[in-house]
Amino acid sequence: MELPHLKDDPYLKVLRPLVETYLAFWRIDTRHIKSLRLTPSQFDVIATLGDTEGLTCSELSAQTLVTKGTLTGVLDRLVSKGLIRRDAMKKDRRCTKISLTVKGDALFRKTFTAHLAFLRPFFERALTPKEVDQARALLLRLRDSFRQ
Amino acid sequence: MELPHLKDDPYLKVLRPLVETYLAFWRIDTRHIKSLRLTPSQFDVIATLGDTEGLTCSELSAQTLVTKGTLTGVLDRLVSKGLIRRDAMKKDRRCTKISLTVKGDALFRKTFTAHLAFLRPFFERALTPKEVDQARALLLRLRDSFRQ
DNA sequence: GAATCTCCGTCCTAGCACGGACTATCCTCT
DNA sequence: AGAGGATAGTCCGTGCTAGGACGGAGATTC
Repeated sequence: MELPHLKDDPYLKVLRPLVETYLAFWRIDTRHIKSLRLTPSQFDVIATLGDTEGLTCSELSAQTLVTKGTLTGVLDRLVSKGLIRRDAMKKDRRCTKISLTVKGDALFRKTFTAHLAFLRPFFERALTPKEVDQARALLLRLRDSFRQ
Repeated sequence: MELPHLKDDPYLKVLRPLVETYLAFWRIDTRHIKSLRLTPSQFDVIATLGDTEGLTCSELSAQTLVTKGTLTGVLDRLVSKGLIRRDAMKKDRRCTKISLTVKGDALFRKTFTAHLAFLRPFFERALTPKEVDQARALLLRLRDSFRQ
């Protein structure tokens, strides 16, 4: 997507590192999640549903990286795995309440903290806590610029 | 994928900003590319082929974010748009040389620099050149940690 | 030369991506 | 109450994704 001379541009030379870092993270993240027999999107949904009383599809879609249209299929597969359930809401019959089943909650408890513990060393090894704060601040500024 | 208490973890609190920043970038990037009637992968391939004498599928796959298996389909669509061509190589008949057609090269010239110019202000607005260097350094350290 | 190893590009499966179209429901305003 | 508009979830089309299976082709070894 980018040619060599990007490295010399005072502004764009952070573009490729951003993409590469995310991608390197993503590969590690995905590989570990796969060993749990889940896909990244499925894990995202499970983790977001954990410790809640249930969420609607819109809420789920807003809090995860899964868009509304994609969510339907992801939820279908999670239902067929017996990890979540869809219940009609009495208050608003347009909404569906998505929540973890007992089996889904058990999976959440078992895997969520384990996954974070798996990820932490990668950050710990690369950055000091102070540098984490720096990186975080810079990234958030960049993020907001893109969200404008 | 992450719950609120990640914000307090001295190491993991950079995780979500990384993901969100990449995603915010990705959306802007994709939207602009789409206005050129290309998909991100297609643009990636065109940009990588630009100013070369042609590359094999393996080389293309290594230099882009498109894996070998996915490449076949992406190239198919680019051929049918008349932007690239596949030629057999005499030296090694296992290989195929992929190169831009005249039409593809014209598109490359027109869109590549335009796209970079489109992206630059987002970085310019968010960070000073010095901060770009900082961010770049931190990201590369993180990237290498994930690549281990 | 024959067996083996490695590499190349294609094809396949299951799953996910987005945006737009669609129906049902709810809300607001007159 | 009835009209208009907003919102919820689903479905669809096109395309991308990783990973693995496959057959053709070169390289290496004996």
